[in-house]
Amino acid sequence: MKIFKIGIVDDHLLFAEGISRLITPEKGFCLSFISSKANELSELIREHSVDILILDVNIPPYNGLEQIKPLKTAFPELQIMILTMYQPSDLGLQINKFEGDAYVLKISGKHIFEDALTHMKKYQPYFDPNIIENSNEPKNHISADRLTRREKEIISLIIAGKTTKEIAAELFLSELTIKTHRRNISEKLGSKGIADLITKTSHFRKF
Amino acid sequence: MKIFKIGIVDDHLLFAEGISRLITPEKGFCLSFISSKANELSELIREHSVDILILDVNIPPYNGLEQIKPLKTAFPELQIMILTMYQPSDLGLQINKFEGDAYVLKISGKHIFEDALTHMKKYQPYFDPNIIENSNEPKNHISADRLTRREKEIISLIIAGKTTKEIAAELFLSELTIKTHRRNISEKLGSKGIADLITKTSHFRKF
DNA sequence: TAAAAAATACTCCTTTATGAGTATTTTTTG
DNA sequence: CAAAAAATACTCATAAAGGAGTATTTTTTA
Repeated sequence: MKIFKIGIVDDHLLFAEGISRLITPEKGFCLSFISSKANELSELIREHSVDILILDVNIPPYNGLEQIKPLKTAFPELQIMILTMYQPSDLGLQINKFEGDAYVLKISGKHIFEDALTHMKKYQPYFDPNIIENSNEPKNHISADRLTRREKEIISLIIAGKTTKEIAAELFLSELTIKTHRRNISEKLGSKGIADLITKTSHFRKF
Repeated sequence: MKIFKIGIVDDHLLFAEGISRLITPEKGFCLSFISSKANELSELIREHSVDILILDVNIPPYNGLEQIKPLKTAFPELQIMILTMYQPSDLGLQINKFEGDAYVLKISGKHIFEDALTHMKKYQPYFDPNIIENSNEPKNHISADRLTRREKEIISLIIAGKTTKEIAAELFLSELTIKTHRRNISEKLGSKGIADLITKTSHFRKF
């Protein structure tokens, strides 16, 4: 029986070390590495010839979701589990556009985590039953899809407590441009006000 | 040798289940219970005659730090470890005013977690070496101390995305009163703007 | 119970954010 | 390379938040 080698990347090291204890050799899994940083991730995967990568989404300096595609390209055999405290909708993610292989919430119990691994062993995708698919009806002409690079950059500055004026100065843009970006961001996320926007996007911190 | 019974309370069930595997009988600990809710916590502690309680700080519907004192009163022998992703300063906590027995960060590794437990077994307080004590100089005439009940209530509403007007309506108060509270909150936390306020207080969500 | 802290409410004024509409240029991608 | 998406920038207008000062009542607590 093939043993699936697992790598865990999570900035909460204690969490990573904790769930690593849920990985049991009896079921055909083994732990290859734990990392609390997303730097040099490709090297780690190559070195350990990892089969399954468990990835948090808010690991500085990158956003986990954005790493799925390049990692999949570099390692076509690699399966990726997103393990996060955020609902997909919080991340502006429609699960039908999810590029990973499993999506698990940290509020879920170990049975769900184990289910996810079992599915991955069979190369089947897995979605946490606790995921709330809020029927975010795409009401706008603007695609309710993922945010653009620039938009995410601006979100991170808003979250950092910067005002429109400060952001404009920092990016050498007109305040009016930033206003437009803010409006587009709010429309895409369906947020009303800074507070709402932040709770929906706090994972973009520390870009 | 006395076996220390440990209870874990964390809304991230998977985290709780993970670290529970780091609790080793060989070192004189055993797991009594895991709960992802803070309701009826006293009952759980009594039933399981818990010696050490591991508590996250953002467990709905209460804030963990506020539960320390009443729990200590009800169970004088109980030792409490705060295990959180937040720096004490993020919580408006000066560690010299900390009422628990250990404070551990989730970014730390299992060795620190185990160190903390070892200290607790000897009834010694323990503080995570990764805690950053930022010399938050209390610059205001308003005590830079912890926030009042009302202030926290209002923060949770601000974070929920409610406007001053909505908060006033909900609490049957004048908008002007809410404005004053907002100002006092910002002064105490030294925050400039909603965004900054939220990043400093996001743990008050879901009161 | 007297002093301190908290909660309440007001004024006046400034800055910032939101909402809707439009339009041009640049970049990405099929 | 042409179409689509993204990034840029503008107007006009309203709503909300921030900043400083003051003051009364209620509740805690030393």
